[in-house]
Amino acid sequence: MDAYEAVFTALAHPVRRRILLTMNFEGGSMSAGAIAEMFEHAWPTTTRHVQVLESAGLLRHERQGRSRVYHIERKRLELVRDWLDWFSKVPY
Amino acid sequence: MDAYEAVFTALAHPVRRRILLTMNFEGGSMSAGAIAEMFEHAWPTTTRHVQVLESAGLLRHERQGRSRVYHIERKRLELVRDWLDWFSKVPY
DNA sequence: CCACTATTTAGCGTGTATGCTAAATGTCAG
DNA sequence: CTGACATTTAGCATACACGCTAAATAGTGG
Repeated sequence: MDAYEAVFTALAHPVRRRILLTMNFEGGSMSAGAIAEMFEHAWPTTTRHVQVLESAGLLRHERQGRSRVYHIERKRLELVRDWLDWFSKVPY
Repeated sequence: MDAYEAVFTALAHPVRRRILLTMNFEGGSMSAGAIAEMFEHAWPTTTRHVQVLESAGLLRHERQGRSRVYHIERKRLELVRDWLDWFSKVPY
């Protein structure tokens, strides 16, 4: 699965977009628990969404004591912008 | 289904992204047949991909004789850029 | 070590996406 | 009007995404 594929697939689900937006708004980092609390979903459901984001390179995580802190990878989102740029360049 | 949902879902499939890129490269318009020829898929498969793009507002079509010509809606792609812009604005 | 907290992994059900083939629709050419 | 062309609609199979619950893992505090 190439990078575009992974990133666009990850962004396709509203829950995953909301995770990114909220994390960004919160400064770029949130614990797994804080992320899970945003939703009425069962925790494992959110865990999987987070994993999709992470394997797309849009998040990474770090252990802090007994909790896991996820960090947003803003650079990775640039991939989307790069893709969009093709449509601004007028073809010849 | 809101606009973001529709657009991001439409962009999630590689075939659909390729349709958009190729149409853009070709100047913004292509007949249904020309689009279908890009792929080894059966025509109806491509037809459905095109419909997903159209119902997301990323394409529109027009009849021209016995063929249908699809046009890319570049403006609609700006929605994605708008969404991405949230990540450039540093939160306070 | 035990109990508790934080979170993931495993495994299952269901609905939707995506591929196919066959049939229908619409348009033009003679 | 008829036949051929261009394309879609209908309907079916299969795979995967996404929800759930139950169990496992990892770290902390006493």
